[in-house]
Amino acid sequence: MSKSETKEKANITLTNSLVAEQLEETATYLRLAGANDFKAIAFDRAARTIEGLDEDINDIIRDEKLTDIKGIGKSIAQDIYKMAELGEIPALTDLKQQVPEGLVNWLNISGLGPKKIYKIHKELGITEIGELREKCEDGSVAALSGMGKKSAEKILKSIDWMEQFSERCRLDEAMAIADRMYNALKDLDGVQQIDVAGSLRRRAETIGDIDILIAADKQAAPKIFDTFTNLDSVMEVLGKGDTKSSVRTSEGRQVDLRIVEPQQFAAALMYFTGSKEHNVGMRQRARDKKLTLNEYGLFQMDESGNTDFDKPVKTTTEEDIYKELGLGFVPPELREDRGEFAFFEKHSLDEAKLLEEKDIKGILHAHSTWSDGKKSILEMAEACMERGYEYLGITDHSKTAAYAGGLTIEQVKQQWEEIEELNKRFKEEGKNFRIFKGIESDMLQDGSLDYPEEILEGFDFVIASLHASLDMPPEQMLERYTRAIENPHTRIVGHPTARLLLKRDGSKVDINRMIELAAEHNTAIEINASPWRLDIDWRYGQKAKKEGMMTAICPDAHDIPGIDDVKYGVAIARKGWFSKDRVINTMSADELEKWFNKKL
DNA sequence: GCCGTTTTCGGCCCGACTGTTTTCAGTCG
Repeated sequence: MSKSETKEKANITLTNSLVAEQLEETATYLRLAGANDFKAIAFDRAARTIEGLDEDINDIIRDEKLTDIKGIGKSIAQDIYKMAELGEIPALTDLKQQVPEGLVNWLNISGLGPKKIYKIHKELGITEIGELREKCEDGSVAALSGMGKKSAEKILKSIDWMEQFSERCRLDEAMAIADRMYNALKDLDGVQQIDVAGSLRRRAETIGDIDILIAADKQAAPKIFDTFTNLDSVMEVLGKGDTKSSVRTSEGRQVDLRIVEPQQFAAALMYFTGSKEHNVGMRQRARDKKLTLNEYGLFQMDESGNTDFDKPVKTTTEEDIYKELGLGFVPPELREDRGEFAFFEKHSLDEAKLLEEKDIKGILHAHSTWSDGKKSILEMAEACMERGYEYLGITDHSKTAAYAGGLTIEQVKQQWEEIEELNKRFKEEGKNFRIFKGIESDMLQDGSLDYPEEILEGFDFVIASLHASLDMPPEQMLERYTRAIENPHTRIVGHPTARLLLKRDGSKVDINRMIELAAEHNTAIEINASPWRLDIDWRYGQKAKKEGMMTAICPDAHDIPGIDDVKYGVAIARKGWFSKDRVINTMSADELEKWFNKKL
């Protein structure tokens, strides 16, 4: 029996992310089971590779080409073939028998890693966080060898924090905290350079810890650390050393400050920006070139493989380090080990033509008081003009979205009149500004749009968005999307999964297929720039690039400050490798009008 | 578990900090 027949028989739909999820889960359970850590790392690496592929895993399975992929050997390939048959990796099924599920949650407790978790579980026979709390309180944990009173206290404190705050926060929340810290530190005596690093510099959609890096002479460091740990918003000092201090802010976020010597700043900034996977790749490249890279610099290795840490290769900027390792400058957003090494070996940053904020010529996807927005169309238009934009695509909610004041047919017609009058007025006043008549139409259950044909025709463009019936089975959801994308009036697909970060998972639908459909019909899938959404996810960027899919950076603004969310959308677009020419609101108003009329 | 124009075995990125330890393991990033 061939592999594809087996698959049909089992009738299991695999996706790349589903396979990646199980591989990652396997890695986690392996660690908890006390397996060789390198084995767990191999599973992690395989997971990341599969998730980042722009080929469909089902095609690779059918062609039996899994082992052609770097990082997938015989064993993991077998695991994936078995998964296609059975729905789960057998090794994972076995591990779950061996390791209680409750222990996985313990990994979120800071200070507890797999080794200690396994030890506590084994010796005290507990699996739930509630039990762990009890055993910390009654002294059982402190009595274990290798543990002590402080360990138990640390665990208790961490459980408390966990219950009070979520582990991660949105990009906008993290930026606000980082800006505040940055401003409090930047002018202190001895601070020569300062930068925010970590996942925030990489513009991840959610942030765990905030990292700040300072270049200063050794003797200046203690005073800077003192100021840092005594800031008003600091609730708790988690640690304080010669080079690093950590605090918890009133928002419940951990902020790490590191101080390095000025000549180490470039290497340290790169190191603390990560990602971990990118750093591993960089270190590997360094080793291949008989160099050692760490957070203090780039060093030459001698014949026997020893490194003289007193003699760094001179590098004053991150660019220098990339250059020494044969790479063009990799912007922080792209440092995720998702193809940046292959690209920047051959190309410069200019050649990537990544989207920049200044490229955005107009605002698409904004609401007004006609539906659930806070400002009139004119007020929104004026705010856009002040910011130098050339157009505004007003997209209030459609009639089915009654909860959000969706427009009746009569109201749509009235709104059109208002927009036409405003456009006329702008022209008379000599303003180079235009309002597009748009609508954020609900994508109904069957994928049809929310108005009859003669009304849809009257809009300059239609955004089709998912607002209700979010939990349809994936196959049905794909049909719904297919119909919406094939509709000649749909020019933009709004927030494709309707996720709310850290609050609600998005709908389950085959995004890869959706991207193919959108590209085929010259329809854009937006990057919803609201920091609550940032949807479509940047991880689909390589697939979108391969298919030539267009996007729009859409702030989904309900008020004037919301317009400025464009900056988050641009960051995510860069992270997803979107070049300027694949973003429709980099076009002029006239060009965009032509594009709106060019449905395929 | 993966990988190899030095290798099919022996590596696998590296250092700070913490707590529990008489020299180090575990965690974290």
